[in-house]
Amino acid sequence: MPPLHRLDLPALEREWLARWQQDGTMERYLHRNDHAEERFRFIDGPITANNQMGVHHAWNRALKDYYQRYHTMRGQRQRYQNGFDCQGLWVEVEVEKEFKFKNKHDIEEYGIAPFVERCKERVLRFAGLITEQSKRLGYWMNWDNSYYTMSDENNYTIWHFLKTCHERGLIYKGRDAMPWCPRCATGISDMEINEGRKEVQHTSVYVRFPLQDRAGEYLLVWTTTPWTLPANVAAAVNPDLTYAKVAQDGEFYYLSKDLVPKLAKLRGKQHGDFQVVGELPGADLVGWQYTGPFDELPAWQDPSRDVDLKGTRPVPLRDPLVHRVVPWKDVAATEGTGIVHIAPGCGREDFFLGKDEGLRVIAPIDENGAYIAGYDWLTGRAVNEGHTDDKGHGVNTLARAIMDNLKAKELLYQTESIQHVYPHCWRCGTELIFRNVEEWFINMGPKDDPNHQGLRYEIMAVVEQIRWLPGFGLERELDWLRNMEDWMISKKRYWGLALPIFDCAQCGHFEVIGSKQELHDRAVAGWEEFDGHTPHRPYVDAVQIRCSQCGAVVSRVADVGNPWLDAGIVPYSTLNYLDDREYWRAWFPADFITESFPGQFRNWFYSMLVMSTVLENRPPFQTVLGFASVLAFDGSLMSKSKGTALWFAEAVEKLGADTMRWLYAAQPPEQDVWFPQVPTDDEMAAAQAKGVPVRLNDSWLQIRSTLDKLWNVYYFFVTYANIDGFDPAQHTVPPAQRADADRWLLSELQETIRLVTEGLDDFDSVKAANAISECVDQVSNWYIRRVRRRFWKSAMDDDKAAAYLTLYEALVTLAKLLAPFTPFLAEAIYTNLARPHPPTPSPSAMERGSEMGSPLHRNGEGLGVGPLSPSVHLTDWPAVDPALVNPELRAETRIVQRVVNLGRAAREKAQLRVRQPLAALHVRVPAVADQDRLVRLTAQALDELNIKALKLLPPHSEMLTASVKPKMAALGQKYRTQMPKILAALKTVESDQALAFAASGQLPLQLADGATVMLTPAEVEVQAGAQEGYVAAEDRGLVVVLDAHVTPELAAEGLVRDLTHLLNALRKRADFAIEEHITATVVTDAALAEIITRFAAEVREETLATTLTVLPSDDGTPPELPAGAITEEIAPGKLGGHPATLAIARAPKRATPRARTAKGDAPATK
RNA sequence: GGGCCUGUAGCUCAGUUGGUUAGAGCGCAGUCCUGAUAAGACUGAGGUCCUCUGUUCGAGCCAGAGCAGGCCCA
Repeated sequence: MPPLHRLDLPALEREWLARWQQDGTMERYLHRNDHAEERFRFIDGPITANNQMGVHHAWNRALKDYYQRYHTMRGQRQRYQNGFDCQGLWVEVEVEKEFKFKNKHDIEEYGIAPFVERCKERVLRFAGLITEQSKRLGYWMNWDNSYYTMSDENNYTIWHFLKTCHERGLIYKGRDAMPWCPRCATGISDMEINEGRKEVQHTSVYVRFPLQDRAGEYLLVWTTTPWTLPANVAAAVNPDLTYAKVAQDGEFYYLSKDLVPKLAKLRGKQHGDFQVVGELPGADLVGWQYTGPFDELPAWQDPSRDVDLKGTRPVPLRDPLVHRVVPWKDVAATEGTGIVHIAPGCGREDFFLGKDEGLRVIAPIDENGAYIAGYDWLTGRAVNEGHTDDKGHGVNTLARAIMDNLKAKELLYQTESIQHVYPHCWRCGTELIFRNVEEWFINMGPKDDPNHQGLRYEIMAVVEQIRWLPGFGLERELDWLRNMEDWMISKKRYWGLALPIFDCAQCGHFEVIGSKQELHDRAVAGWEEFDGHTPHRPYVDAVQIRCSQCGAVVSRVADVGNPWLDAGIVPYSTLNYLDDREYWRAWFPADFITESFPGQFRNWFYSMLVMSTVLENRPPFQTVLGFASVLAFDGSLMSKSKGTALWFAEAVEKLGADTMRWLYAAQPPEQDVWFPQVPTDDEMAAAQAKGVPVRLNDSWLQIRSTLDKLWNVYYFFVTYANIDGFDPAQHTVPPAQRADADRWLLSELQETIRLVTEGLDDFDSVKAANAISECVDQVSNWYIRRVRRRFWKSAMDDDKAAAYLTLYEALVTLAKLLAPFTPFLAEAIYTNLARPHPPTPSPSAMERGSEMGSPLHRNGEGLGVGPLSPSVHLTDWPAVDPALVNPELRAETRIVQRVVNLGRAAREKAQLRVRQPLAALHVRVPAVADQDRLVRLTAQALDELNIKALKLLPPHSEMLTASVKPKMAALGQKYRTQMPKILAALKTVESDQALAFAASGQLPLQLADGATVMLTPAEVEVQAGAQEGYVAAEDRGLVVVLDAHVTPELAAEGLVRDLTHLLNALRKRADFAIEEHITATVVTDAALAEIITRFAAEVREETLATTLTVLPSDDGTPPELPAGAITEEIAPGKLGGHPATLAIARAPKRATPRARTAKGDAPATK
């Protein structure tokens, strides 16, 4: 049975995407506030236009959309500009994959110009796809005005920034040790490294370094990368560890004391017994000198071949030809020998240590991983030289050669095979090495500067002016800024910002060009070749300028820029900083940005902060909302390479965009979100074959429950409004004349508006979403339960109209509050209820059940819902109407709800189903105010519980016991150490003593030690409980006691209600329309037949039966039933042990649609 | 190795300035309610509040030590 009433979001969304397209709603939305005074300044962090969207992108974009939509409804002017990040290695890598390029050589063979073109094409292709997918998400932006970081203005604004940096002397050429793939001849970024780690087996070596001036004594050193030994310049020890001097074979070794036991295994056959002959702190070793393992190589003998460290923080080299022991606190006592071989040209940590210690930097390897000149027999050999042996094991012949060489020199102590996780190139699988390469940097200034001078501290001052959400973001960014190294802005690649740096090879002077015009003015060659092209390689490379110092002709450095320059400049470039300063001033800084936290502290947030500090010394944004990561349904990381990533396109058609948007709205942004499992393709196909929306799993149902409940409420409203032909414009009932329940709901609605508004003002979508959920829950589970009978009655009097109007106003308001979060659902509900001239829904939509069967036609102004609009997204944000706020009614309803809950609990204990009417409910209410409240709304509680009378219990009722309950905070404050005795004594207080205390306000208490204390109501409270033997339930002093006695008359009424329920259930199963009339027949025993006959009028009314025939049949064999009737045999257990068979059939149509009596709510008394 | 954070029910998490017998949602079991409901209500089972030591009349909360995990940095 395809239920029209089941919410099918994907279908509904497709319908609305088409409609919005047709009537240009988004365009109107984008321009509705064009002339508004107030602005909401949002800057979009550019999405990488390199792939289709994943579900994690939907979180990002949904958050952006919530707040922009909200501020639009608040009437604020916005730019709605989306951004695409276009330049960088990630694009190159994908293009390389497409063309099956293996390395840079392949690219250069193909040609840089066409390669760059392919990169641009790829970016545009995916920008287009992302645009379409974003629209599918319901993300409303000015899609024709997206910015691209590869644009001229973006690149030239970065030039301006770099020139400004240079004018402050911040740009320098330096060196960095970076992971390097010798096969691809390229550096590997940290992020890429994480993708390529795997466990491998290597041969590690233990080498002995002969100490100078200590004949026969050696440092024992361990390394897993023998190829770095020719670049050794130092050995590091931990000054805080204890080292041992070990005697063996007439010689002495130094190593960490903790690692001495390892020698037993390591000595092998080559070495004899050993013994520890002395201990000394690591600090004592520092400064010792030793003979290096490859001192004979020309490279070691000639320091002029060393890496030029010009530009780095200068630390004078000490004794360039000497190897020495240096202190390093990071040396661990758990691995190797506790003495670490240091080669600053071959490792990152080594490099930093070398900088601090003023060590030589010997970089022995070229970009293909082979030794450069000066390494004698090693020159030209690659560090990964080797082959695979018969058993399939990799054999590194270079490592073997080095070991043989060391052995010959009697420096090799031992080798050891180790299994460890080692970085590999994620593209080609080659083991990575560390290379020292020349790069360009922005100087961030010293760390730990006591005077807080330098760019680093300027940025930190800017950061503190920003509101970080969640709060830990501020500390995290500051932490990064305190510890960051200088910013490396260059990369030796092709597709990216052309760094406008001209480095004179002749005199060493370099210049930074700040604009296209300046480049034009300075150009001495190559302008014609460049003119007409974007500032990208290779064309911009052709332009040459004259060195202002020596007059030589200089080319641009070949490097491209770090891609975070591209994104970081956006608050300037996209706001026309260079061309239209007025415009920039109007839109800068951003009020709000939001991006995923992981990474952005040192990426986008960081680059914006650096650039804005240098250019204007101002925060580029005032509030930043960070959010965490999207994990798979089981909490594991979603990974593209493992195939566990979930594409947006697939998820959105299975779940609906609004489902995802609601998930993210209610998700605390600082916590990772577990994205539940989406239906499989098979499930989708099966559902489609049956013509029903696919069944989502429980996790999704839970997430979606608010939307489903709202939809059901909406469906309820529309169903009856259509039966009644209800038109909200035709009725006016002032709130004061409406029933309590109506006025209560209107008050709840105001509270909801207040909370949602506060939440969105505060960038707290969770608070907003929770307030909406709470309200929907109250409408669905309280309001409608309370008032449904008013919709059932036949006459359209003021009472019925008031219920309609109240529910109508609630739905329209909720639709507006939901509009920023679930734009599709909100639009569907709003337009059907409130749009002045709704278009007819397309037949396909009606078939799929995405749309209500008959839209409500409305004309004129809405009542209590503001001016009507063709789209909820063009309406104004609802405002709280103080006249409708009613805290007293709220409190009244709350106490009723508490009593109802207790009444249900008591019924559960007594096994008395709710359909069984009971005579009385006795209630003890602790607070007098609450008692009055309950009395006023007694009818609601009784109706809900199906009980005929509510009786208030006096404190001394025989149904109650009184007990005393200590107020710990007050008592403890006063009596301290006497507390255990007092608590013990309080437990012995009897009910009548408690009642006496309640009357007198004084509780004398005899303690175990004979002392007496006098306790007061401030220290002890009296609480009522139920006397044993009564069916009762209690909660914080509120007690309800059921009169559980079921008289024959009550039992009969209960049976009648059961029968009514069964008949109605049968109607529903038989698919009878709600307003359809039936003829009913009941076959049952004589006893039940008598009862039904007695209550026949009521049964007929409740089941819309024009006739009710009761046929007694004691033997259970039914007499002849009406032909064509739908019959059902009822298990006796369901009707108090009476056997029965029911039969219903459609009755001829009558004029009145529905004729039930309204019970429950009394009319308004005020 | 440094910094930050987290250990509470099967799962995900709340838990106010220290206050009796530690809660919610989901899941599980049972009962009920329902002609809007893929909804809802009630009851129940389920706990060494990571461990130890201390402070206190009283510790999930405070202090110290340890264990385990996460994130960031190196």
